[in-house]
Amino acid sequence: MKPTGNQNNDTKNRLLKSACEVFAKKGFRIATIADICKGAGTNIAAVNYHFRNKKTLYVEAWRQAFNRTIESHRPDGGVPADAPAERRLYGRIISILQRFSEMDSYVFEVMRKEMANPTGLLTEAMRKSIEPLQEELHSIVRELLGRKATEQQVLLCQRSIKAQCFDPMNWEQHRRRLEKAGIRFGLAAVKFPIETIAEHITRFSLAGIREIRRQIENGTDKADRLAGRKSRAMKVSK
Amino acid sequence: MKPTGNQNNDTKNRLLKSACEVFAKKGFRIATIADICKGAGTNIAAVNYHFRNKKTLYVEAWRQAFNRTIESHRPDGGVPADAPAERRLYGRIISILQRFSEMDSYVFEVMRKEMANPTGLLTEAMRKSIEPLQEELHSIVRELLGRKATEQQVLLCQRSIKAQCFDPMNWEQHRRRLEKAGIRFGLAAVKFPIETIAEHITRFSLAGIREIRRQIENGTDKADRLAGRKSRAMKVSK
Amino acid sequence: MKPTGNQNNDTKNRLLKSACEVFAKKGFRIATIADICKGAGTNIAAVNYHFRNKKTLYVEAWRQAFNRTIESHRPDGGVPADAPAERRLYGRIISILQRFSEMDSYVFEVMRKEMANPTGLLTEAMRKSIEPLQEELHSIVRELLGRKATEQQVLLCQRSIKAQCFDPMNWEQHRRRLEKAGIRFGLAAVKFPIETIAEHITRFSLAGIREIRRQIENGTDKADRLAGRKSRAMKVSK
Amino acid sequence: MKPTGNQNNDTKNRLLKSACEVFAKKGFRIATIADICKGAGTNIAAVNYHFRNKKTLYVEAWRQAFNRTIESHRPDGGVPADAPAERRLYGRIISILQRFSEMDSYVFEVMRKEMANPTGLLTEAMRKSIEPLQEELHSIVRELLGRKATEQQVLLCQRSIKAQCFDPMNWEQHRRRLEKAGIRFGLAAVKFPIETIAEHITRFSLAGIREIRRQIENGTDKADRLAGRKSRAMKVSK
DNA sequence: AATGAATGAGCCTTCATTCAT
DNA sequence: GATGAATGAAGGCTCATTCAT
Repeated sequence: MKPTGNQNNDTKNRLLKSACEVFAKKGFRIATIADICKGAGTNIAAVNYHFRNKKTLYVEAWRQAFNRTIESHRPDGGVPADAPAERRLYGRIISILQRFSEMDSYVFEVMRKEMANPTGLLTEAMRKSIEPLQEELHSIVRELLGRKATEQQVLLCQRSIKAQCFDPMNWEQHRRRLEKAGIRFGLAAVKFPIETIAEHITRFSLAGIREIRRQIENGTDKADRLAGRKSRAMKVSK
Repeated sequence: MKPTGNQNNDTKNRLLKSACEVFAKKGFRIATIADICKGAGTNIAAVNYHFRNKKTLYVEAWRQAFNRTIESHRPDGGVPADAPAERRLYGRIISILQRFSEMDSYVFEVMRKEMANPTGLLTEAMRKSIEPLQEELHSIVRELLGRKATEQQVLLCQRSIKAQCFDPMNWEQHRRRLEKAGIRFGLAAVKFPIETIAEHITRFSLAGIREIRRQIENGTDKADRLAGRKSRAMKVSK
Repeated sequence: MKPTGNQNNDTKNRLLKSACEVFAKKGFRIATIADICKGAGTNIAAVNYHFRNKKTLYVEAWRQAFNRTIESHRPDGGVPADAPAERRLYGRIISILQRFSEMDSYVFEVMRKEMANPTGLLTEAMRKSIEPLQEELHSIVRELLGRKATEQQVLLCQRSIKAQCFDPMNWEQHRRRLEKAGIRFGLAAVKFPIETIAEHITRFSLAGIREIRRQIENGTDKADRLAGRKSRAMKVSK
Repeated sequence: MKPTGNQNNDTKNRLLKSACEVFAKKGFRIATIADICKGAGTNIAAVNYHFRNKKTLYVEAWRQAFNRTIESHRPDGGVPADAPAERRLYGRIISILQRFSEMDSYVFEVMRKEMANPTGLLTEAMRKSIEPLQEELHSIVRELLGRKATEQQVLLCQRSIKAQCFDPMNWEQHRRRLEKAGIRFGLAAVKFPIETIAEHITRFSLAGIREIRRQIENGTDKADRLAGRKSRAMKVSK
């Protein structure tokens, strides 16, 4: 009933929304303004009017979606800062997974596309948004590994955890596509609830970290156990 | 200058090689035939002549590159089939990492691009090539977890391992880009040798698997430990 | 901030001023309404509101600027009508040059652009404004050449004078551009004061006119002297 | 009958020709590729194929047209280098006029447009092509004025001559347009044969130059005669 | 009186494909 | 066997104008 006043933000917001969807689905280069505008029910020139050009729309859409996602889920997963490190780790993990799983969170899909086909337009924005999360995770891992752990050991463990968290992001969409195509195989075929995954990752990783810590404190270098008396390349016979 | 005789195959091979590079760098849609032909030193029409169209070239190039990669590294990482499961796991892991790290192996980069922006053209080829690897990994994990483990538990552990293996693939390129741009932060800044990574992943994952197995055999369900008597959101203190 | 009352005329005048500048700089077609409105600090729609469309704004802006210029410099250059023809010629010449050199007189720049890329919109206005100047110059030259001169001879001399007067207009802007680009060569590099130029043109042209008059009165046709007994192409030596 | 071999250069040349016409008529910005291609009977994409883009086509078309013009008329107008300076001056003048008047010489029309709405694309090319002509003219004027003349005096005379030569270029097209519109007034209405104009300019200018020389040698400064006892600005009464 | 919003038309450019040797 | 030439289709962007307050 207030066609104009609302039309204003409406069109712009519809464009942002449609842009999120299309950019998430196709990535910057392949997405077309026409697609986005069709989704928003506007003229192609509207993008130019509201955002100057495709690039700006891309950045704006991502930023807005990112902020929405950030606000909807606390990065600590609801675990208080004075909880034991084990529980805080779980909080981090489930927080990441929750964000990924949001239906309207195209943020991570765009990030994946951006990493695969970088435009450079989100580099800074992504850096700023990811860095604090990584730092917090780093300090948790450091706490769990103890003072004696080298920085390299902390980083490797951090990576292992992060890899497991990001993994669903990488495969979920692929899984859906295969499913749609009627193809099912191995891992790609199964979908677990978020909590199940989060608990698995936490448990699995905590065990890994404790193992590393044990070695550190026992002085047993990892080379002893796996590659042992063999050459580095492990081309060894039994 | 003009080898005349087998110019035929030469041109075709140069096209395949150039196609690998360009497709790996840009993905199917963004790569242009002109780019590829420039890299191969041929006329644009050559693609249509030798491969009918861009799509066929894409599939052929990937298939060829995949086969080359397959041949150069055994999927067991040199570990004999009768070695203990722990060692075979290491073999699998380092085998994957080695393949990723090959300079001329554009296979995985194309896979990443394909997963980010699916053309559907490689779906079948990728499935066929990945499935056996996954099955082998699956049986190793199954062996390590023991008979009592549910299929879900096996799959979750398998995922954890796979995620850690694929992680370098996902970040290495990103890391290089950031480095080039002079940006360094956290994980993205560090590069470890393959063996170090492989050993870490193996050790970390074996600990995780043992932990899961212990619980299975002790009958302690994971829910007990992490989310335990608390609400799902884990807002409770112990 | 908002003068409220005569905002009306204010906005309109700011638009006219900005239009002058932008049209002078870019010409009708290349100048954009957006440019003009930015310069005037108004909304794009203001042009349509106040002037109906771009074309009308163009004509109005030029007409207004032309009138301003006309008023600021008398066409006789301050030389009384009963002065000798030589002095009146000087007056005309310096009057033209003065008008060209006015910083805020975009009139001639627009005329140049209009002559280069005619829109046809100013044809009539330009004709009306230039005609009287030409007629006056014509009568001066006629007076200097004497009764015996043919109309053709008068016109040729008039052209020679006018060409020299308009020359600075044609080159001054070009000169500035080259200077900005660091290029200097020949004529384009030098800038003389207006009076110097006016005096030169007057002296130079008076000599030319006297020469023509002498021939007329001596009955020596110009063909005698230059192309003389030679072929039209003048391939002959004397 | 040789559709291909000829088609090759044919299309390219047709594009160049059409580009000359359209660019001359409208200038770079306003001319459209579509226009040019319609004139050449080709597809729009042909421009991209043969010339990469509009800019390159612009430069190529002008350069080619310029060279054609240069070749068709010697810059000395057929007057031998050892002829007296007066005759060489005539040669220069008629050479310029001839070039202007060539029907297929769009060169100067493009130059005018370029000077009115500079793209900067021809700056260097124009400089290179004009410079030698100016230098030759300069040396002729210097010779006619004698050793005692200052550089400023030479430049002013050179300008006067050049202005008269370029004048037809500036007005001829305008005249045609007016004529077409049925408007006739003053100078713009008349068209003289080239030789008549050239002879007039030569005679007129030679008289001017001689006058300047006379003053130089008599030591009578120009201020004596025109501005005389009056202020520099010549605001004087009778 | 004035303006934010919206749009249709047009332009330059890119690109995969086809054609004619 | 191989290629230079040509093209239709589509994309991003610009801009004068119109609309609805």
